[in-house]
Formats: sequence, C-alpha cells, structure tokens
Amino acid sequence: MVRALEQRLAAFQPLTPPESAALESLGQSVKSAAKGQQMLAADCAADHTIIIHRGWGMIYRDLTDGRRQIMQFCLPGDLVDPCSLLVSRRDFAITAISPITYSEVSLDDLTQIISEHPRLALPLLWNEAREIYLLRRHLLSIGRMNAVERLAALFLELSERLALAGHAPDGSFSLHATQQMLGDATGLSAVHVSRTMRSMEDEQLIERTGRNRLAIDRSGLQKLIPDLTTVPS
Amino acid sequence: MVRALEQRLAAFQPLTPPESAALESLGQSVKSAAKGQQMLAADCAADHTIIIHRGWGMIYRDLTDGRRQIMQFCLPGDLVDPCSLLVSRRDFAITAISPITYSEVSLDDLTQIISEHPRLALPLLWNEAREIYLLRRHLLSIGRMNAVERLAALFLELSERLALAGHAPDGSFSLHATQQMLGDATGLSAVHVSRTMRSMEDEQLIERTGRNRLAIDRSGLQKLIPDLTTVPS
DNA sequence: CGTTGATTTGATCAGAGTCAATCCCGGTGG
DNA sequence: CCACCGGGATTGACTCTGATCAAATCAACG
Repeated sequence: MVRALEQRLAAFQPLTPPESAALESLGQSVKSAAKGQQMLAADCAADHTIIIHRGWGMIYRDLTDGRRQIMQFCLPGDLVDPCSLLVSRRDFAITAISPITYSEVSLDDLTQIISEHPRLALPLLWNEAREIYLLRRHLLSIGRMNAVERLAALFLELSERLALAGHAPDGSFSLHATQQMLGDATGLSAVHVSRTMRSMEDEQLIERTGRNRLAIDRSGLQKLIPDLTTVPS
Repeated sequence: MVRALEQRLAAFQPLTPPESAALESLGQSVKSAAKGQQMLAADCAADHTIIIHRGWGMIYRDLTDGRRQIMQFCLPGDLVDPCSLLVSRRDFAITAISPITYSEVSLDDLTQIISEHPRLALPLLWNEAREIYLLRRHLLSIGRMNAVERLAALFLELSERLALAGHAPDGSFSLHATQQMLGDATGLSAVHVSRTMRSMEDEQLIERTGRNRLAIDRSGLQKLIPDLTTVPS
C-alpha cells in the first residue's frame, strides 16, 4: 500500500499503470510499529530507508547529554531521504510517534525500479527536493523566528502536508506529538510550548478539540508569518 | 574549471577520463561576481543552479521585516542543490560574499550529462545527500546548541569542507563572512557573535590572524560538541 | 586624512529556560 | 463503580542567555 506516495509522485508527473505497479512493489511487505518504537537507528550502516503508509514518525538526533533535535515529522506518503543511502552511516534515527505501518526500501530496490522505469527518477528526485525545501523552511523557522511564529509555521506545515496526503482537508487534524516533541522540533522547551500554545488558543489561532486533536486558523496563522511559502505541489 | 567538483565526486567514485571531460563541459562558461553581488534571486523560476569555482557564496532567505537566515555557505567545488530545479520556484537566493567565479548549470545540462554518462548519477546524488547532511547538522546546531557550540560547529564545518576542497589543510582559513553573516547563519545577533568569538579567542579556541583569517583549534572545538560527526567523505 | 563598514564594548531588557509543584485525564485494577 | 496511577500538560517563581540600543573604536581604502 504505497497509495499515498503514488498519489504524491503522480501530482508531479502522471504515472502509467506499470509505473504505479512498480511503486506498489516497493510497498510489498508492510511492517508495523507501536508508538515509541524505533524504526531506524542512528550511527549504523544506512542500507535501507522507509516509506510511511499510516501514522506519524519523527526523524531526530539525540545528543549524549539528553538534548534532542527533531529534524522533521514523517507523515503518510513520505519516502524518507533515499539519497542518504549513498552515505555510509546514518546520522539520524526514526521512531514512530503513533502506531504506524511502513515498508523498508533498500538502495537496490530503488536502483532496480529506476532502471526499469527511468521516468520514475524525476518524481523521486522531486520528492528529495521537497524534503530539502522542508529542511530549509525549518531552518528559517528555528533560526530567525520567535516561539509563536515557530509553532505557527510547524502547524501550518503539518496541516498542508496532511492535506496533500488527503487528510485534514479543513484545518483540523490529530497531532501525534507531545509538547515535548513540539519543543524538540522547534528548539523550544516543553514548558514554553505549553505557554505559547495556551496564548495562541486564547487568541483563537488554534483550538484543542478533544483527544489530541488540533484545529488551526490557517489564515490567522499565515498572517503571523507572511513570508513563508507553501509546501511544494 | 570544475576541478574542485570533480575531485569531490571522484572521492565518492573514481571517474573515467570521458566522465571528467563531461563534467568539465559543465564548467565551460565561467562567470564571475563581485562581493555582495546576487547570483541567483529568490522567488523566481528555478531554471538553473550554480557550481562554485573560486570564492564563497551564501544561500539565504530574506524576510520582509529585515530578518535573514543563511542556510549555508557555498564553498569552492559546491554544486548547489540540483534537485531544486524540479520545483517551480526557488525559495532561496545566492549571493557572493567574496569575489567569486562560478558556472551556471541548467536542468537540461544535467539530464544530458547523466544520460550520456549514467555512472555520474550516483556521485551527483551523493552530492545531494551531503547537502542534506549539512542542513540537518545546521538544524541541530541552531535548534539545540548555545552560542559557543553553534559557532564551534560552524567553524569546524567550514574548516572540514575547505580541507576536503584542498584549502585550509591546517585549521587556518580566511573567513569571508562578516560577524553579521555568522549571526544570520547561526541564529544569533551580530553583537553576540562578537562577544562569543572574543571569549573563544580568550580561551585559545580560535585565533584571528590578520585580514579576516581565522585559525581554529580543531580538537578544542570538537571537545565542545562531542556528538557532531564529520562531514561525509 | 576622512569616510565607511565592521567590530567591540557597555548598559539594559526581554524572551525563553529551569525547577518544582499541581493538575488533568484516560487507563487499570479492585 | 470508584480509587488509584502515571504520563503529559499547566502554572508560578525565578534565572539566564542572548537581544537590543547606542556609543566608541578600528581598519581598509580612496
């Protein structure tokens, strides 16, 4: 079930049935992981990456003194940085932050699929460009924005990406991340995330509607950070 | 003159003479830019990217209120994010921060060279993986490190990258970035960069030796940030 | 020399971190 | 059905890193 990924790549370039079938074959063996379970470990040989089918994961790096930086959240349809397979050691880890289903993809799988369907190379590279786009956007957010703006940028990003994957068409989605994780992603402390979200709620920019569901006021948040562009395609 | 880029790609995978020649052809027309001159503008069609031959550039994004985030410094031998050519609009700009020579590369140039020399695809993708590695490292630095650690990480990164390009074999290099730029890269104010560098100098971690030359104590800086890995190959 | 941009320094301020106590809520077991 | 448990969220009090503002110095260059 790589439907989500297919859909995303097709948005860049329509896929022929054989191409779709080839992509399908990447998602043959579906694995699942419980919340909190590590799917890829850091500092080990990078022989495969993953495709997310359902649920959320996080790409992060832990420091020995306990600090942690979340580089990005992985959402359904994400194919995680295939280029990283060309570097000997992986410098990040991936852990499920909700119950999740995913598939593992090796470099061989990818080279084979591209040699058989060369036209798939471009959409896959486009996927990579998108990942870099997200990293740069994240960098801008952490480097030059204050707490409210960082959270606004993150919520907007998640909402846009989920919408592109067919979830959260309105601005409402379930946020599978604790405030600690939001802090580790935005470079804030968990306490400050709590305070900031409270004040955002007071100003009607976001609303918590039961069981970790979050509803955001898209245009309100965008007004806070007018310079941010939207996630590609 | 794409010698620097060739050398880097060859480190990943030895190149045959025709492959080298093909790369050479990318660097046919050499352009030059003065310090401060913009080479690529933001928010316009992304129809080409650049290869740096000599000098330094910076990839950055300006906000309308004057804030600026430098995503990375471009050093000799860098081929800037070719994947970004697959996204319609460029969300970053590139400006020379020293006198610079470079070449422009279009998507057509790249697809042609790869179709003629398919074996070059992998080194080029590896180049992309390296760029992502640097972005993630930068993210970790800005998100979870304090001022000294951020500057230490930046100086080490620059020194390593220059060393790989054949410059700065000892820890000494000329730093073509003002303190304002160092601040815009690390998410600090220029004033705080000044203070922090002063204290690092007091502790013999760095030394300023005339005309924007910087000598760093590699092992001393690494001790500050033991978790950071070194730049790939 | 004078001009201009960069760096340095001091004084003050504020945003965010830390520590610790408390609260809330869903899940569990009696 | 209810008391208890535990992880996450909240709140308050206080601290501290780094931002801001402004003045002074420095250095290169015409």
